[in-house]
Amino acid sequence: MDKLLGAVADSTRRAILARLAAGDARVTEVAADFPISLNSVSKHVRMLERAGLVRRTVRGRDHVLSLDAAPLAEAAAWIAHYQRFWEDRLEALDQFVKEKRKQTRKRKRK
Amino acid sequence: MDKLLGAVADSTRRAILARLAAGDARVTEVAADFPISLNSVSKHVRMLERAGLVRRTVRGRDHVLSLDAAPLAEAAAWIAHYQRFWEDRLEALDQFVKEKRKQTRKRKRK
DNA sequence: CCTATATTCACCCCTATGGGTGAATATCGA
DNA sequence: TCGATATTCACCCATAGGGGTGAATATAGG
Repeated sequence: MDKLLGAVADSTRRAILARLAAGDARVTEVAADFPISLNSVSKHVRMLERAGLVRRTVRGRDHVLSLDAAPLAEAAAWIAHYQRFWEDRLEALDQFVKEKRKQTRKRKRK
Repeated sequence: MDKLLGAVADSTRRAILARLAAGDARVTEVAADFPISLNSVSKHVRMLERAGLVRRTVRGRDHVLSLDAAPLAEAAAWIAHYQRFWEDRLEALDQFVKEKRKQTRKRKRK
């Protein structure tokens, strides 16, 4: 999972994923959209491959890249866990505030 | 967002978040659960702070840390986008297979 | 066969990270 | 006031990333 999140932590790589979400493309085509060198793009692609987010189909000279967002499900599950934790806390705060209001009303009635 | 995902990309930091999800704790208390030095934990905590995932309340000598999972909502939204893309693709594949079956049946009828 | 094109490989440089140690700082508590 | 405790600060070291360039490799296509 470290590799997955690490791959996604870089904005250039996220942009590459966005590019591939629009359709499969060769390394050169992807590189054309970025101000960095072709070699740098190649490295980023390799990291995305290691993270399982990009698949490569070699067709002669051309390496066609395609997006595979499935591995992100793991990260999504992890995040959902913490979001749930946070929602529980907000829920608890909400209960606390309601309880507080009740007590205040009681005090005023005295 | 780079900082957010980068912070979460490290397993030690994810473990620290898990520890804080169980309840607020001081730096020393968190460090007790890990084989690394107190100083290293302190650095990890600083990165989690920069990512907005951990808040610190200084009470005298003690720095009490608490989890704030709210920033993860941003990451969740990003991931959801790509998951949706992938589901769309699977949907398209499903349609393709169904269409294929229909054609096969037609051919058999000839 | 020969040249142009597509990619990677092998380096270089710089910065950030993850780990450590020891000293400085600040507060607690007697 | 003074020792003990909690944290950070200032370094050191090694590794990984992100950027670059130039050479090597492999295939397309005349």
